[in-house]
Amino acid sequence: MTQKDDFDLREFLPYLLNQAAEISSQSFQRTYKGRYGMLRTEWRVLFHLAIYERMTAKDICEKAIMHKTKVSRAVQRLEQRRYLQRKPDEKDRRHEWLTLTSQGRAVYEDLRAHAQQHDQVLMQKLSTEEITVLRRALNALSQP
Amino acid sequence: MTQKDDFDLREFLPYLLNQAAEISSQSFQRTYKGRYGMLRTEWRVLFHLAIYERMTAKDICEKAIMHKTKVSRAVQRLEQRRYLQRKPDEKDRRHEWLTLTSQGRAVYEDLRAHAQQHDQVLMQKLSTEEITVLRRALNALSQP
DNA sequence: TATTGTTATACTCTATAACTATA
DNA sequence: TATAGTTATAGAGTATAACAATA
Repeated sequence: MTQKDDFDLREFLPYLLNQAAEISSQSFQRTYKGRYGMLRTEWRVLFHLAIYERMTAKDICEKAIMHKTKVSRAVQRLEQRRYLQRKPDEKDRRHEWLTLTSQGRAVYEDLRAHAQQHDQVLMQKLSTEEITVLRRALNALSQP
Repeated sequence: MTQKDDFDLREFLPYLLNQAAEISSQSFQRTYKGRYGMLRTEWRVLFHLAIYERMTAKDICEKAIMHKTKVSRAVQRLEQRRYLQRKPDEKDRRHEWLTLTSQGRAVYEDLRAHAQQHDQVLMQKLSTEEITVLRRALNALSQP
């Protein structure tokens, strides 16, 4: 199994990014799925609501770069579990203001602790300088 | 929509990695899907066979960090399209040696050119130093 | 018994179009 | 006519167990 072609997959960014993303996400996925039966879209929405406190679905779409159908379904499931409440805007009833319940905030606090701990473990694989550059580069690559 | 909690999602590596991976992969996905109707697992297997010339499914599992069921199905579809050939090992008939057909190699050459061009576009968002550090960091994070 | 590879099945995640209700 | 949000549906991607064939 000797190499014939000099193209190196380990230099192709989409390949590298997907491998790193998948492997780095597994442990945190086990946490939000195992402890709360949540999906990726759901923890993302939960975290946004915890961080910004009060948002419409459209706010979340923009901040989280998520399509409105993803947000709509995530909000529905979070509401069913009593992690958030909806309140229609009085002036424009097309909008609904979303806020976490105390139960939703408790789930967030727990997941945030796990997220931070998980991040610490990941960062142990890297130097301080690598972490800084990595975050900057990933943010740059996330601009479409 | 002011920030209440000081946790910053843009510093959480699994979040950042997934966003960057998803956005960075879209253009290349359009290429392999649009031109050849291929899936992610399929171009990965195709590329491995082009680079290493002759592998068993197990070799691909190890090199590409893919589960054997993914490899099995990707190989099947690549064979249906006549992009690869199978030849059972004479000494141990549990193994099958996989090689690309000339048609498979042609598809690879085309996709590799697109991949390299796509990588160039992505790298324009980054400095030379950032690219070096990014690749190193992503490789480190890809070790489970 | 262990290994290589296949099949079945379910779940997770994403993309798109069509729709409702409000403005 | 435009915007916020929902529903339906399909496709892409992943995970796991059970299986057949060979060693």
